[in-house]
Amino acid sequence: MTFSLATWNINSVRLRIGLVEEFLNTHQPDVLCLQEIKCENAAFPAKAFRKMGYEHHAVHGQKGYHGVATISKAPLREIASTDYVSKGDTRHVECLVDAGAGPVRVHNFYVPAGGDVPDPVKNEKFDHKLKFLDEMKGLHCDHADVPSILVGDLNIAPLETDVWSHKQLLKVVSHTPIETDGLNEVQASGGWTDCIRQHVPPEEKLFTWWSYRSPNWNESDKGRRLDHVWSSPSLAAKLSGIQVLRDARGWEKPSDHVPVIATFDF
DNA sequence: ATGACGGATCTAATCCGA
Repeated sequence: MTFSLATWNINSVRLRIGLVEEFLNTHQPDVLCLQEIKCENAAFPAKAFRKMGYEHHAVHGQKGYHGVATISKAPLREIASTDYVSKGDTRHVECLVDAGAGPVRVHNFYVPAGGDVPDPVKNEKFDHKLKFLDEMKGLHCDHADVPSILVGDLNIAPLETDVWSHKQLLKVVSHTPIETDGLNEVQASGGWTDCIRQHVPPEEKLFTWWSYRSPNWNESDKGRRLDHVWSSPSLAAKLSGIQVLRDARGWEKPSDHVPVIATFDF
């Protein structure tokens, strides 16, 4: 029995529904977690997903910005969203799905980017990001005795090998010590295992995002690993594979993030 | 300096991303 789950910051689900269809038809994950859908719930292309066999949706969107959606072949239960930092942003949705060997809770996150200046006093967006991380520390991987998976665009590259140049990015938002320490605390306090780094050695450079402003993204390869798959240790023990679809960055009209697929064997 | 782009929105210029 296998269970696969993908996470992808799609940067407008309506604009890129064609790419999503191509991805789902090729890889057929059981669950897909999207971030930055950039539309209200009513504008979510639910019909297109149903047509592909993904009939169950947990959508939490807003007009123009942010927005997350978890779609699934199997039914979803206990759908809920938490308004971290109480700003009314749509940055989290959770649900329960039967993974074949019992229920699994899936948390889908879009953590604030944090703006340009890595100083919470001078930059309100950075302050917001740090507060968001603080509130995530309350999330435990075995809440209510159900094992969990936490995925999404966490907008932080924690390891030195998660960025193209550790030295040059130490003062750049997404890789500053206050952010990487904060993310590590979220992970440790919740008991989460980093599934991607369990599968790909931490010594190896690995990215999931390349800026639109880099024309030769593939050759210059100035990427960052901003997208993450975490799980309860009990689930991580069943992890059989991680795929980072780097090629997706080269598709026509791509997102600046690529999909990551985690496969579990039960 | 990486930023040389790209998305959504009250279709034109502005905000936002990271």
